[in-house]
Amino acid sequence: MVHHCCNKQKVKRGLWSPEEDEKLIRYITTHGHASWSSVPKLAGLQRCGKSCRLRWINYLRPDLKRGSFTPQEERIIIDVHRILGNRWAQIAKHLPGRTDNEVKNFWNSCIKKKLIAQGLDPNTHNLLANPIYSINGSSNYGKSSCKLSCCIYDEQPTFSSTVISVVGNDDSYPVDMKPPSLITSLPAASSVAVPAPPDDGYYSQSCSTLLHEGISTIPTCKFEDQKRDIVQTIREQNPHASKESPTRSSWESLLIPFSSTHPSYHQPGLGRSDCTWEWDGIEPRENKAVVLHRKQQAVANPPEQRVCEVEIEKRKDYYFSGAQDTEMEASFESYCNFEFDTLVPYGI
DNA sequence: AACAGACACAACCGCATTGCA
DNA sequence: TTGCAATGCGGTTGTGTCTGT
Repeated sequence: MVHHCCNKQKVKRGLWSPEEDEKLIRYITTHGHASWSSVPKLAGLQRCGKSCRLRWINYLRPDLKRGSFTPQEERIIIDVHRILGNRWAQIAKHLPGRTDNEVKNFWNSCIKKKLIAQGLDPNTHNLLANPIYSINGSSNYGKSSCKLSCCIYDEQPTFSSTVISVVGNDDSYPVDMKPPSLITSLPAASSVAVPAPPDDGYYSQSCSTLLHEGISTIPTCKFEDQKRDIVQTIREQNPHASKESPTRSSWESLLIPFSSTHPSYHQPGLGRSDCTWEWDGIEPRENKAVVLHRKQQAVANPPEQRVCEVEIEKRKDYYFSGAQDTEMEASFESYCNFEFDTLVPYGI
């Protein structure tokens, strides 16, 4: 068999035998794998180096965790995937003992179906189906199950730059597994906003720094609303775009100025000077005030009344017209009673 | 018991990236 | 700067097992 990757040598393919595994383990544990291309020959295997590497990484490595994925691991996969997309290797880095292949298989065979069954697009984590799906915050603000806000969904992913944010008050949920949070209406002391951007209204210092460092995931963006324009970070829905290292211009295209005349400006969580985004890569950062706020909410709202705040923002002003509001409210009501826990995959 | 379909998981393939001469 | 080999990654395919008929 001629193989494309290893000098046209004869190589075996297919499943590995226990004898082959043993040879590979013995060689790697003794000599390491400085050069995978030389491993097969030195280990006495009729395999290509690529195959040896894969077998070691995905199956023979001693630090691999065996067995089914735990609910916690599943939670992490979903949360990280929501941010990074199909970047399995990156996702696997947050699951010690798990491989990218394993995560990928688990996603395709299990999680994907769960999300679809819950009416969520596994690629975008947005709701499937309806061309316009929305929540109007002004009429729902104050309801125990949905305090916030303005949620519009469009089936055209190329145009629906969105932010999905969640605030859960379930303290049984480990902090490091919590999804990105939008903290609203906190006391001023809780704000951790950085100084206003020196050169323009769109960049916080931390954003610019991370961009400069080439951070490929969504950076921490903290805004101080000294100006009248409110800035939001938007994660581009295009999965291809998400793979690229962000440039200043690409991030600029994701930052949308909010006008104070915008209907959402006066709604909680949107366009508020006391609204602080916490989106630190894939692990949301929480300060003490936030944790305290969460605990206070937990007292006010028993766990079974978990508050999930979901916000999907869309830039087309068209949808913010009064006529659309009516439609938005109606469509929200039809979902409100049951979809929040599935809209944000807390309890899968 | 035999078969088909579903499923999970291992492995392969092709392309992108990286490192080096 | 360029070309090449090695490596890494994600999509896809192959294969064994399970389950229902």
